Amino acid sequence: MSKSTIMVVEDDQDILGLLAYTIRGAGFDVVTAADGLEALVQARRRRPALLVLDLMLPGMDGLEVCRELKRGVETAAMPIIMLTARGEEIDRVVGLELGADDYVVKPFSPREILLRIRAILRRGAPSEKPAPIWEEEGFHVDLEAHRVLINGNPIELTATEFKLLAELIRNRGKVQTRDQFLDKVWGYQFEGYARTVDTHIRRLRQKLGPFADRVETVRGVGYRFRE
Amino acid sequence: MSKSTIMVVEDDQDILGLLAYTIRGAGFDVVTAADGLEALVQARRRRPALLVLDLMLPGMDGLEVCRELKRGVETAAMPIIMLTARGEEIDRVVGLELGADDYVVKPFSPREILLRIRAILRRGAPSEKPAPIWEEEGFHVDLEAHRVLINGNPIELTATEFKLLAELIRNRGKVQTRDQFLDKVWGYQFEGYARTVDTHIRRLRQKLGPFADRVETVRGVGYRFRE
DNA sequence: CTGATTGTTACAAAACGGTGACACACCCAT
DNA sequence: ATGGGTGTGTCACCGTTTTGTAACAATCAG
Repeated sequence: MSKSTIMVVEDDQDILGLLAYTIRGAGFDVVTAADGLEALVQARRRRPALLVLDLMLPGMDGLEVCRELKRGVETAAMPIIMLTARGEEIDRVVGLELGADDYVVKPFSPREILLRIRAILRRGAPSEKPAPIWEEEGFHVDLEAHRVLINGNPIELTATEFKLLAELIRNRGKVQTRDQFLDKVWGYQFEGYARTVDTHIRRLRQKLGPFADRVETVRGVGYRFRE
Repeated sequence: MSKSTIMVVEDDQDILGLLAYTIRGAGFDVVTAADGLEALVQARRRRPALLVLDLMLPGMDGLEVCRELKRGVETAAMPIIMLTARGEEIDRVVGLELGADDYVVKPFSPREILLRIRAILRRGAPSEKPAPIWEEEGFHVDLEAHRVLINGNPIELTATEFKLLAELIRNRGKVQTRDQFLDKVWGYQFEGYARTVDTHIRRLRQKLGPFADRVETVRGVGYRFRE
């Protein structure tokens, strides 16, 4: 399992340093930003697994950052922990309305932040959709159970193959490039050749047997799941 | 469809406010209570569609409230989501299983609570409540009685093993990651190695003897209880 | 036909999970 | 207090599976 990246946004250098040190010490990669605009740019580019976001920021404040991120498709699911000072109850609540996953009131202990980060990451991004399943005559995919049935018989997919299939089905009908697959299935920190995807596509097709043709090649572009 | 009423019982004002706001924001009516006795009175009078109940409460604690409600004919079917923090508390909820429909470990994210509320309300018929018991030829698990029988003979499980088995059975069919098990069985404050789960799975399998294969390994992901 | 793109195969390295051993903290009876 | 028994978390080791890559074959488009 590769390291998760946590992004910390805080204008107070002391607190920022403390947070970065603590979180890094717990084995995460840390990216920092000191104001809202930088936070937005970095968050979109680096795709951190989680954001620790101060409410009070120079320029664009935490709420706006939160709102902007929730608006973007790619960043909407990014969990956010808000840092608030006491007495900002209204602000805090509004922040949560905008999709923050949790909040911590200052002054906080580094340990507390870590616990929340871990708790949220463990659960993974709660999916808004109930148990996404692909179901057609003789071909059954259950993402929650992590199971694939073909003509009633379970077939064994490795973790990567399953993630790849899930990604294909989630975007059924749409072509995705190899790089997109690398990003979503392997993670954005993966440094390898794009042709790796080809190999896994092949293995997947092989195991899908009669349904191999659902995974279509779009020459010059990438792959697509046929609806 | 008229708004459902959700009742939130929690003595910490911050958390209560947060919950109330979040749930209200999702389009439910919210009633709150800060201690066990008030909770009982309000629950009987207002008949909420669902109860979010903290385990630790001043005076009468969450379990007692739960027990009382289950006793009353009018309130017995009321779904309850328990909030727990520490490992020992998880013990009590899982062990006694006094009719709570689900439980969430603190710290939780507002989004998570909402998902569970929706999930339970969607189930509608209380008959679809997850059965507290696993029963098959020669293999009998009674979560309430905290007892496991194999071919009629009781087998001795330690507290951790039982909680682990309970968690597996509660989510039978679904894969859960090691981290998720740590969260639900050990509690969020546990700071240890994820492979600890492996060891307990092994001990559990050992004791399950002929039914060891009910606990399936999903390589690269986690574990799953076979239906 | 030809260059580019994709499919196929083989293989070594890495990742993963099972297992036994062990240290430690408890608890309880001595 | 002492000592054995029990439950628990961690570690190191090992066989197996998985995975990324390279090299080669097949296919496609122009």
